[in-house]
Amino acid sequence: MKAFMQVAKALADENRVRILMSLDSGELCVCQVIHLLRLAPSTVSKHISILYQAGLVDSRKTGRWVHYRIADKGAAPTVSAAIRWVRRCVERAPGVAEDRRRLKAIRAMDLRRLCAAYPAQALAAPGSRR
Amino acid sequence: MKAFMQVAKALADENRVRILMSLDSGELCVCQVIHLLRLAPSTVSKHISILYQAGLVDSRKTGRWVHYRIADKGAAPTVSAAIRWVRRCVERAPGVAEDRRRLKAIRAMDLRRLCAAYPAQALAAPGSRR
DNA sequence: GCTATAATTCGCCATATGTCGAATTGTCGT
DNA sequence: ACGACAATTCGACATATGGCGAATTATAGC
Repeated sequence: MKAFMQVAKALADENRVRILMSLDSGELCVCQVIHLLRLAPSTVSKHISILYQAGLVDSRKTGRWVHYRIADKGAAPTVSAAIRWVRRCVERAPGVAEDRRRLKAIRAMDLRRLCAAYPAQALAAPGSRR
Repeated sequence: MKAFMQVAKALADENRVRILMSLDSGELCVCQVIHLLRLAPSTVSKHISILYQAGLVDSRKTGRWVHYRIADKGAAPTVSAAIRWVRRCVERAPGVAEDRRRLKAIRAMDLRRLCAAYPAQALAAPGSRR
């Protein structure tokens, strides 16, 4: 029950769901997620940490970069069932499609240039909200 | 996405999950839930309202009593998938089993006597917390 | 080693959430 | 019609949560 509640609470924030769905198309570096969500690095790190604590994502560290991926295989049944549920529910949502589109561009960019653009707001489109 | 987040947030509270699982064994009157959770009537009403807004429960009014049941059949895919997920994850949790046990006794009681015992604390076991 | 830098942790703030008691609403029995 | 009563709504409060910037940690490259 405790583990389930941890997963449920992790999914109860839209930005965390966006992160999870973004990882569905392959692993991402933290700085890529930062540019996707256009939030402060500390905020994104916190969100990912919550997903990680819940067991929803795994991590892989290479040098200064930390790559996160969805905890699809080998995860607890609670977790993999949750991921399937989220995926089926939101994969067709307009916001998720938009993220997927922007993610394509972000993946194409060089990691070094991406990270150098902190804080994230600097890269936000001129007319973007927030 | 909005609907999904509403469901996810509704599931992000342990008391609401307990309510949902309790309804899994059949519909319940609000006063029965109050005695199960040992929370104030207004609090329980709020929780149920959140579950209702998310589409996770349906209601049936008979006189002064309002009975709630799990929104199993005819619910949106997001909702029924969520219910299946919750059910599979927590049906074996000790706390849920305990609730099921106590629920048996509560169901056996007369509704009139049950409701007369407000506030709920009056019926709380002597050594109970809160 | 020293500097640069990706990520995390920490401290703070604003808002959201869970809880309660009091007041309100709607229905039943007299 | 009127009082009793189940449920809900309202108002207030304490805590939890999401957000940021500053400080910290860990690694790469000189």
